[in-house]
Amino acid sequence: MEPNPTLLAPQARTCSHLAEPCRKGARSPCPQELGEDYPFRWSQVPSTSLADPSCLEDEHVQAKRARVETIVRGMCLSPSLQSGSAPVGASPGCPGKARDRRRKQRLPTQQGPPTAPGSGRRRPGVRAELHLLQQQLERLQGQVLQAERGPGPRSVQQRGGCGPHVLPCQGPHKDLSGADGHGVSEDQHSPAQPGFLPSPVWASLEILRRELTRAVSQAVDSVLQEVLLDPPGPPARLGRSFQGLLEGHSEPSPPGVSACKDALPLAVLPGRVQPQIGVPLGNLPKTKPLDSPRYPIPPQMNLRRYQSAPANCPLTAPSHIQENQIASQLLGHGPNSHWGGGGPQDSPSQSHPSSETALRPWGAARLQPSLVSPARCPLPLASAPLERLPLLPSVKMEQSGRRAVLETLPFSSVHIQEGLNPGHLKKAKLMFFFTRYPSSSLLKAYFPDVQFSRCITSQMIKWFSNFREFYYIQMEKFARQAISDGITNPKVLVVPRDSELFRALNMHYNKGNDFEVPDCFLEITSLTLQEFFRAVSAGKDSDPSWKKPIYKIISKLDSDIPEIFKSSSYPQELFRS
DNA sequence: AGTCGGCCTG
DNA sequence: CAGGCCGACT
Repeated sequence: MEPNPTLLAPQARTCSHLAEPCRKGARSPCPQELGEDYPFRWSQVPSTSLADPSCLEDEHVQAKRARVETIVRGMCLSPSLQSGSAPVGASPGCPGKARDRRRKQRLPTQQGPPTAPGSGRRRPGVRAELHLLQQQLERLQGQVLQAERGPGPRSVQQRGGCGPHVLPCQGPHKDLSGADGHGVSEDQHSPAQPGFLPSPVWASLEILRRELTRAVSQAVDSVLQEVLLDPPGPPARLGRSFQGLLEGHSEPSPPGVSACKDALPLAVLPGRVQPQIGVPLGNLPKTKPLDSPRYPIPPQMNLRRYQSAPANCPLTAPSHIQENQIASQLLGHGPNSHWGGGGPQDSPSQSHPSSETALRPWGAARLQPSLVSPARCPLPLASAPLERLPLLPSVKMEQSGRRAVLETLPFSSVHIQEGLNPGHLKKAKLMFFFTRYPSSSLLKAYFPDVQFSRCITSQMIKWFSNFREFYYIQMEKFARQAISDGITNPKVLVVPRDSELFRALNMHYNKGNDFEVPDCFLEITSLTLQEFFRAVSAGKDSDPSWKKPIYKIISKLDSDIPEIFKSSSYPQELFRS
């Protein structure tokens, strides 16, 4: 009855760490193993039982049976669709579709052990329960039949008098059209039966029907809970199962499904009560696209948040919570989100760069304090970069600890890669916004899906070396340009988002603009630019190693990297666009 | 000796 | 972006 938190946790964790499977699973709407294993051939129900000529003599009974069967079928196919008119459940004509869904749902098991023991082992139990369920259903149906046949002829007659020419068509047609919900709605709307049945009989019938529905519902729910909550099953499967159920109505669905979904008894399945908690990453963009407004940037989005976060929220916290934060941030909905998919036009300040800033790439001549307001500048540009130094050791030292915790977590679904892929490169580039000089331990902590070797580590270190190279080249270039433009005060050298320098950097590290460059990076950039400006202005560039002091300063200004980057399921697929 | 950062080159 | 080279550091 009460929501089972342990159900949601592995689901969320698995989904976010299994971005790829979840993404695939997100397209696989509904796990139909129940439907497949159910002894009833639902696809045959309408044609065999309802179209049987011998049944035409008793349309009323047939209609009732059809309703009962419809209820059960709806529940078996998908608890979330039990009252819906979705074509999913009523797709006798589209068995391939259901098969496709099943296939898609099983796809992610490739990530786990190929044997998929959970599924194979659980199936007999499910089948047995479903068999019992069927027997129970048949028993109850028999009781319904008996109860109705007591006053049978009369009711049939009366009913026939009301218009028998309608019903023969209605039954099969109803099922063929996939109107699964009609049975329920008829129950709810109390059709004309009471009019031609003796009230005691009708009352008992009603009770019987309600009991039948309730019993079937409970049985189905217990079976489903057993399936979905089975502990030995890999969490990934569990998550996907739920995802599949949830996907049942997030897929392109006919009108009315959502309404029926809302009518569901929420207590039927614990996990369904809070589907939003476990919404997989791959699925979220559908409902929460990246191009949601991301400006104005929350002023609290700065370095401090990330510096305090690890201490207060270590990885020992429920992973699903973290993953939800990750998902939220990745999708541009976190308070400190850096993700945006809209492109420069999202930013008013970026869309129409002034001619002045276009001419002066550092954009500093505009002297707009608002762009570098103290509230968004935890790092005083000129004087106090070293203020943050005391924070750095703790940040660095925590990496190993986090790494250890990370490794102990049941990330069985994390696919460890031997080599580095373009997604890793992209991630590294984005990480450059926060850290210019990452240690190898930090890299290991933030690439948990990478099997680090000496070669891989040096390759990644080399990446950042190349990033720095480009970065410093740009700094020197624009610093010299500022000097040649006659600028004398380095303090005016700030790098707003509509500057050429920013665009150059953004183009290099954030091609596609699917990440919102953090303010801290702009602050570091401004500082670096000023340092280069000072050095060149002072003629220090005659010294062959004149950049080294600058490097030393910049190397101490690494920021804490947001936790989102630690997700092993770092959603590379979000960048594939 | 091993590692790392920077520079140069392709 | 990677490879080669060099210097600094441990």
